[in-house]
Amino acid sequence: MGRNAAMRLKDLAEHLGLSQTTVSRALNGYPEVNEATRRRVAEAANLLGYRPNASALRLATGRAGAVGLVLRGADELGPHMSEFLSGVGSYMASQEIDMLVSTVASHQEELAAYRRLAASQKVDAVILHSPTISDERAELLMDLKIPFVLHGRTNIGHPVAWLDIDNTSALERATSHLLDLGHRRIALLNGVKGRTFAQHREIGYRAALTARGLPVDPALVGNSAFTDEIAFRMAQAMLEQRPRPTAFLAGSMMTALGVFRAIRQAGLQLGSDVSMIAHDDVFPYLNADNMYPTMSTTRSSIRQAGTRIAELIMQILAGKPLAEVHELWPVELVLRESSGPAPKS
Amino acid sequence: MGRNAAMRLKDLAEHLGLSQTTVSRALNGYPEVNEATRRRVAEAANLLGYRPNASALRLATGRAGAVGLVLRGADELGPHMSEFLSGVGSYMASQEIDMLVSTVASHQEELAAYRRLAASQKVDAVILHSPTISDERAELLMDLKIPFVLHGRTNIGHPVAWLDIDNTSALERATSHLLDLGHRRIALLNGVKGRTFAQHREIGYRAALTARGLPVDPALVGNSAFTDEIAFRMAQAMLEQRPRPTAFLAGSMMTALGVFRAIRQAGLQLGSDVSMIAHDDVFPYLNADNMYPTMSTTRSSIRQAGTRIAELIMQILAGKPLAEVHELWPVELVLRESSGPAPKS
DNA sequence: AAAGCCATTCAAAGCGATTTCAAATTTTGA
DNA sequence: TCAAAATTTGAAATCGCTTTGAATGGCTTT
Repeated sequence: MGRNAAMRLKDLAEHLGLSQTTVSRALNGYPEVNEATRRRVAEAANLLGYRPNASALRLATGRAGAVGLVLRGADELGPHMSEFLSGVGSYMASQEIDMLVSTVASHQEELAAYRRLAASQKVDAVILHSPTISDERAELLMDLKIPFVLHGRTNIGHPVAWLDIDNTSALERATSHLLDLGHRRIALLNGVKGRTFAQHREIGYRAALTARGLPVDPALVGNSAFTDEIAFRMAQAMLEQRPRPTAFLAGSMMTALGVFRAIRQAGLQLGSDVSMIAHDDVFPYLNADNMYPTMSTTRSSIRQAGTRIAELIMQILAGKPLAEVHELWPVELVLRESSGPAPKS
Repeated sequence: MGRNAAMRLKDLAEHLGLSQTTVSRALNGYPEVNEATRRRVAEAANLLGYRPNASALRLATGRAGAVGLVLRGADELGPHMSEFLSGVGSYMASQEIDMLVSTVASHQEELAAYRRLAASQKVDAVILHSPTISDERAELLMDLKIPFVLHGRTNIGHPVAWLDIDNTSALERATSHLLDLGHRRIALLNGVKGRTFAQHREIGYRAALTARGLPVDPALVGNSAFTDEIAFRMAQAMLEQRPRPTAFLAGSMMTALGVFRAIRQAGLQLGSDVSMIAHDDVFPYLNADNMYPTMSTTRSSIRQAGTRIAELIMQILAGKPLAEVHELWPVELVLRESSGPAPKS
């Protein structure tokens, strides 16, 4: 009948015949409390299911015990993000840190959301995702003095903590491999223009081509979100060119599915008529090894990146200098059936 | 150099030469404050970017201003959940309610997570997902007196607020349609056993078969998580049976991709040799209309469900009786190319 | 036996908001 | 014109925790 009355520190203290001070200290591991008392307190707390009221604790300590993730609408909360989230979450749970997830519709809303987070002190830090080359959100967060770790890289005046995968090298190697196989017209289905990772990938792609004195054909480079539908359309259009591309570099597994469909629809065979290497963020429900034909990939677990970023967040909250928090992860190139020698023309 | 010192109510009050009381009232729309003062306060607050400290506000009001979502590891934080989340988020953002997302690895951990949420009063309500037929988590939440809305249905002693889609009718119609087309061996790739939605789907499937006096072949019913790999394996095994199934009911679009691969690998044509109707939760990056061949589906937007559930949460927090918060959404049957007449044998 | 030390414990002052109750001012009514 | 009522403001209590500074009591030490 009554309200939801959770047990308070005061109740627990009274129950034990101790002061709140002592009980609080006992539970928080302060040294100046008698071992016997500490055990008694811990036992009672455990038995009665006492947990400090989160708001009170936060107010008293000034720590929010949460990290923020602001996601831009439909484009960002896709399968990539959910894998990433799940990686972040698995570590945060072990640290008793909450994840505060908000969704916004536009860039402006996103900036506003960060201002709100800062002003209302809801989070101790945030994770910034898919940065642009010179990311305004990163600048804002610096101004707001709210610590953050970047998933990706950006170029702003200040040092910034980040973790990224080596997209440039991944694409350089993938492209070189296709060139080794004799391919000369290699299409790149890249991410949205303006994102750092897309730029890095293009750099790697170009580097491999120019290293052999080959030109870059802009008609073979597409930029878009990673959905199978858009990829299907782009690949379809590219396959109508003559000479047609003999290989595709797909930005994600979703993209790869679209390209695959376009190839099949054009009556071509993946792995012989046309080759493909896709970037694989390692989704548990979409396995490159189990495709038909199996898919060659540049692989890096986005979930692991999430977990590691969570760890980095804790490090910078513990005071580690931002300039020391940089990680560039290598990307594995896994060759399977979808990448074969270029067809003789 | 100093700490992150956000503006406090006290600062704002001093700045205005008013008491905290008046400023607080002005900002919260209490009637007993002079209109002129209210404007002055609102203006200053806006200008200085004042927002109440969330922890203090929560402590004072007893409201957490957040809803919780506990997700079980890899299986639950898939593409379905991220769409759903994004739907919930879009409404919650408009209400200034946070989403507290935590991930857990096991059922036990999940129960523990709810206990923690309750004891530490971090959320005003939670959203419960993918319930089992008699869901222990729902029982626990009732005990803990933490309000919740169920996405799906369950059978426990108490009335429960829920929103679900009409899985039974969806599968009955899909199955009937395939029967009308002459199919007699129809495989069902269903969700994990024990989940209510999977049971409902099986009921619909069986109803359609028995309505025509046809038996249910257990070898044609599979239960599993919705990943393309598992679906591929199951479909592959089923296609080896003689007589082989001529139609598949796929539980999700991921499942459909796996089945599709199995069909192709068996040298068969989707839409002529084998038919398929898949359940489509409407992912923006995986469109049934853009598949090749286009995919017949039972369709219901999981994102919209999320948004609506967020609204329902607000309603029950506003005091609406649980027994009045039930919604059963119809499911659209969209016929496209993947479902054709049964092949003549 | 007095003084000094430890080891423990506690009372009370924050943290930053809301809200109760009282005070000050203005307006109204007779 | 003066009391009463209405309007507007403010001081202080409260929410549940942490943490500072002081108090208690038992043991050494001289």
